[in-house]
Amino acid sequence: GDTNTLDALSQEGFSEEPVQQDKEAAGSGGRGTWEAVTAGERKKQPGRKKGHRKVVDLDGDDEHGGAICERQREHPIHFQNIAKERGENAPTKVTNQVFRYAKKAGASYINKPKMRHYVHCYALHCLDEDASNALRRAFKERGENVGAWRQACYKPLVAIASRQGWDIDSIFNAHPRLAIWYVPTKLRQLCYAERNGATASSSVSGTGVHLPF
Amino acid sequence: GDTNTLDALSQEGFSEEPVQQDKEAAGSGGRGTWEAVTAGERKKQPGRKKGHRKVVDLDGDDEHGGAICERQREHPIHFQNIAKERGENAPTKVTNQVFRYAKKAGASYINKPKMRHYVHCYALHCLDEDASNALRRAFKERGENVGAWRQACYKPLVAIASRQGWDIDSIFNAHPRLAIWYVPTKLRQLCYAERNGATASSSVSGTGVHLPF
DNA sequence: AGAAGGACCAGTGGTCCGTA
DNA sequence: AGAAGGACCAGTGGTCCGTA
Repeated sequence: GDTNTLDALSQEGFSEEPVQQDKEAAGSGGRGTWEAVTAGERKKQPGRKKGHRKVVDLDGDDEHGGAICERQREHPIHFQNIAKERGENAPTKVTNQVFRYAKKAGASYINKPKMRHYVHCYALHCLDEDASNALRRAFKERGENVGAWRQACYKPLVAIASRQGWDIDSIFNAHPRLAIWYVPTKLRQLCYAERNGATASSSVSGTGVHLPF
Repeated sequence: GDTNTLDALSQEGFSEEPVQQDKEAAGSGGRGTWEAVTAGERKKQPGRKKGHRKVVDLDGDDEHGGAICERQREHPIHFQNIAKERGENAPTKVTNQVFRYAKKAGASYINKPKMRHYVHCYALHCLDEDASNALRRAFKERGENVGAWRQACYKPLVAIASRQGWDIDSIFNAHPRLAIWYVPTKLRQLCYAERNGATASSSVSGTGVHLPF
């Protein structure tokens, strides 16, 4: 059961080029979807330090279709099955329990604060892959840093929400891979502010230079 | 907003013959569904102490169709709307937040441990009203106490679950009034034990005298 | 600049158990 | 016998912030 759970987690993009023992622990040879969004196809960096695995950067190109491994799964979290078979309440989201389980099973590259930091970037990739790629490319070409790109991912998500009645929870839950993630607090707040007509462009914009006048 | 929430709560059967100030606070003149199950139509008891409001007893008859007030509501918890309008995560269940809110709004007869104690009795009423009434009548006629009846409510619920693939969560969530309640731990465990072929009749039975041999 | 993640915190679900 | 409910507890979601 362990490998399947970790497989599911890595599918969701927890890892980017895991070192070999992690790969084996995770039972996955493919690149996760998340990774594909946020990091793209990495250039070979032979001299790279082993212990320092970046999850995210802008430094890649956008062609990675063949590299994405999206194996079919019955459920987004294999954990659900384990819990259900035990007669316990089955989690529908990535909970503390899931993180703890992943860690215990040897997926040392997984941790909660790190993943939460990029959930909205992953959401954009799931909901509009083209927009996600275009945004990353644009920021890269402008020489922006990762933080600016990360910040900019909110805006198109808010636009998507506005087209779908502002129900960001339903939007997340309707997507099979996104449904397991909690809606980030900041994204929820931005949707609320924008719906209520706030001139929130400065807080949503990627660069922070678009003042509301 | 306050009155609607409490209205919804009292509809779900939190109160049985609330004293007048509670009634006003709750904004409800009707009897809740829950109450209808567990207490039936109460006999008049003029000398009854005011401060001592029983939520449950077996001492009533089963004819109460006209007395049940099941007003239509868009959502099981009005709280959901409040939260959603504020851009917050909307609770789908009766959470601590809901209990706190109810208390603050003056529904002093509501508290978490008390309600949790009888959730499964309410569930039986929602899922099979006839069976619920029959069970209560039978226990009353045999002169059983409330505890024995309460215990006996598990068995028919487990039987319902067995007919529906043992998915007690789905059974709860599919019922509009039951969906707001967490599945009680003990009910979940009993379903699990029964599904796995345990001779669990002694723990499920109402009287505790049916030993497994 | 910003990745990685230990660690803390307020508030949760769950229910025990002393009271009346 | 058993109702009512204060109060506690382990584990949650959330994220800050010291480290490298």
